[in-house]
Amino acid sequence: MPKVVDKEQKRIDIARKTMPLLAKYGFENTPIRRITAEVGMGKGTFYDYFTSKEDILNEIVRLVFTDWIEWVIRKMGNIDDPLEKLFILVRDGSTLDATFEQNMIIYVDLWRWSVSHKGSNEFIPKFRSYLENGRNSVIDLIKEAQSKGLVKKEIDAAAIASALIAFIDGMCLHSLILKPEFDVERVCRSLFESILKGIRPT
Amino acid sequence: MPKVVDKEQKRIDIARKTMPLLAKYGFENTPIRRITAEVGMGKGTFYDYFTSKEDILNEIVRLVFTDWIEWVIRKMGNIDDPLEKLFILVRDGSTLDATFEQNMIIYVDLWRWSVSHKGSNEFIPKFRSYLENGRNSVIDLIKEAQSKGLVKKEIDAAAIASALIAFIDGMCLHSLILKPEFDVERVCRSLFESILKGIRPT
Amino acid sequence: MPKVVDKEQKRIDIARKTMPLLAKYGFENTPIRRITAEVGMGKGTFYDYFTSKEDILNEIVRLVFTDWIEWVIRKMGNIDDPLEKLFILVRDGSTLDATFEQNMIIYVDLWRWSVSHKGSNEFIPKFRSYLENGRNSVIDLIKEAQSKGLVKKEIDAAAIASALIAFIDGMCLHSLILKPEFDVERVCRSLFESILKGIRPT
Amino acid sequence: MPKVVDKEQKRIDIARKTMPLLAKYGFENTPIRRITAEVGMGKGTFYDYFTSKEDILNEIVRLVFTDWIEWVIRKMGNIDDPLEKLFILVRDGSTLDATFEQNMIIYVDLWRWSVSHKGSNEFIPKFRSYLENGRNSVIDLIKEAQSKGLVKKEIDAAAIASALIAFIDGMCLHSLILKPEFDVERVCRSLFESILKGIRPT
DNA sequence: AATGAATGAGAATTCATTCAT
DNA sequence: AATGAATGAATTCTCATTCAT
Repeated sequence: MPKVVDKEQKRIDIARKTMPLLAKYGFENTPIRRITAEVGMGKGTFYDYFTSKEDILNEIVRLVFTDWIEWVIRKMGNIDDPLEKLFILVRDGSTLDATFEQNMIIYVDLWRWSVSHKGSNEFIPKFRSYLENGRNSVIDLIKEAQSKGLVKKEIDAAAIASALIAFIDGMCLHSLILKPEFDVERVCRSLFESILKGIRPT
Repeated sequence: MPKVVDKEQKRIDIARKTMPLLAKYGFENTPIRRITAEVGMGKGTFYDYFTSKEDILNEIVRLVFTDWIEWVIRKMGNIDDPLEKLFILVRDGSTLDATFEQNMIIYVDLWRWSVSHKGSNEFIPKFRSYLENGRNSVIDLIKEAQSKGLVKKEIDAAAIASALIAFIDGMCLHSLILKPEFDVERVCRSLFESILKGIRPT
Repeated sequence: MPKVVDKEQKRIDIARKTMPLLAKYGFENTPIRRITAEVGMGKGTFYDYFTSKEDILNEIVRLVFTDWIEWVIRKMGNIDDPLEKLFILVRDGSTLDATFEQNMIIYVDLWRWSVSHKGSNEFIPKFRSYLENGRNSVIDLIKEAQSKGLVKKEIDAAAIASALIAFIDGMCLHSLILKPEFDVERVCRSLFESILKGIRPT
Repeated sequence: MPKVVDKEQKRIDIARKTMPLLAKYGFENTPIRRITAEVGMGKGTFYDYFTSKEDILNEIVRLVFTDWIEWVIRKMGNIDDPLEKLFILVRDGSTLDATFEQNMIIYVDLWRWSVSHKGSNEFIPKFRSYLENGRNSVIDLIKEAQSKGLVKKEIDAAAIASALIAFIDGMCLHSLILKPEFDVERVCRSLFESILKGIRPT
């Protein structure tokens, strides 16, 4: 079924080229016309690949998540120490490069959009599972650290994982408002050190 | 003589009645017509109180901030211990009651909207100063704790303050997605204890 | 009936203050609000003096005509020679001072407005009678010149009068477009001399 | 492939069908809805051919001028004598047939509109150049007559040309008000003869 | 008599979507 | 499969007019 593969690939291409527009103007302020102009195709053709304007969000949500996972793998692939991994995750996860910033804005855009359509949309569950996956990875890291004796056994790994994930998202949010005066590195390092010295066995 | 109307008070009344709509549908998806229907007035009357649709956001941003400050004062008014104050702030600041949840959604809505209109809007500076004020209050609390010997002198109060503020906002964001399964109390307590034991003098 | 006199005077005051607005923005683009703001009274009060927005035009048409007549009398009051009077009329009638320019624009505005409402308005007859009066005065001047032997008996005074009146209005129209490069004096003088002496070689 | 449409041709078609509406109601009183209803198309389609309501005026101004030029060429194409040409121009240029009357009203409408928007619109220059072109043609005719010995050398051709053009516009204006009682032919003939021979007794 | 608060019809414009080609 | 012409519902905003005070 080569045709089907082509269709799916083109869906992705279109979505990928749409993402900067979404970050710049927001979903509601990005007319189909602008998307198809950006892609270089006719307005009507959009509907050969997506059932509606909304449909493209399914592809984009997937890409945002894919980018994030790929990013995590790239960042932490060749590090062994679980605590170092954790720190890299917190620090770099809070530091917005161009793509990351774009995706963060899209993420909030989708989030906002989803909250409005509560009950009748499929994105909230996706967000939930994305957060869940991220949280589980962090839990694993903490537990690994615990099993290696780097972190106290009685620490509530799940709760700390949630806290770190929340912290990262909060940092990203604030970075976009406060940037570039916001010293992300310093804040992350301070928090991490404070936490570290508390959860380390004495 | 015509009916005497307190214009500023009516601006506030309209804005207050508009806030639930903004939380439910988002600013871009709330037509003037819906606002005026909610308030119970004619469509044209809106423009006797606001210069444009956008203008109502000035009032609403102010209300969101005012609500928050009032809420903080109410929560922490009769507590003395700075560390307890801090914990209350983090925990209750992360716990969404009905009004707080509504305001949080509006806040994210405006945040998203402002990021898109970067360069030509007046809300980002307001957000910035709001974050700044919050951060300064937290810094004061930490320094008070330091001067009382409850927290190590060498702790970077400013950085930790930023971290806590970011954490709170991240928690609110996640609460909206994960609620009601999300155990905010447990996460906050775990984080706080971890940090406490780290920043406490040994 | 002193009250009635007051009302009429205030109608005139309002109309007089409205005229610059009409010249600047046009009748259709001058909201009642702008008129009453200019006059310094409440919006509703307008309707105590005029039955509708349109009603103020009756007053204004009258003022435009009154101004014109007064202007003619002032210009030609102390001149005796009918041909000189005629020349003064043509030249100065084609030369727009500030008030005259304003009234000319209003005149065209009303003219345009009247043409649109053909059949259901009372202004066209007023314009007609105004033109008729002007034309009659010019006819009288030409006939006076004829009786004094300054102009050939066989000249069609009525037709020439119409021509001069039309010429004056055309000049005003063009002045507004071409001004200030348009040398009104030179054009009027050339035409007048040509009419007097003829342009054919003798 | 979608229906192929000659966009420029359709712009002209729409503009041509809009002209009677403009003559009847004026530009400001002709909603897009009335235009599209007249043309027989959907309201939104208008904006596929014009960037704004104002944009259609560009097409219409062009048509008004084009009509006029075509009309002049038709009238004077096969006449040789420059003075006869001039007389035809003055007389027929002052005589309104249906199309001409319509265009004249539109011309005044746009004139009024342009005067109000002075400084921010592109029509005044167009009017200027149109008048300039007309004037230059008349100057050429007068000079031709001079070189053929039909008109005195010392006559100021440029000034007389301006005068005739102004006269024509003034006549059109008055025709619209006075018609049908207005004997345009008689007025033009009288003026023209007077100019030729002079009105002073010899 | 004077006011300005309130109204809603109506304006220009945008845009997701359909469909003939 | 691809296109863009066509549509009309929906949006923001204006304004003449009314009317309670």
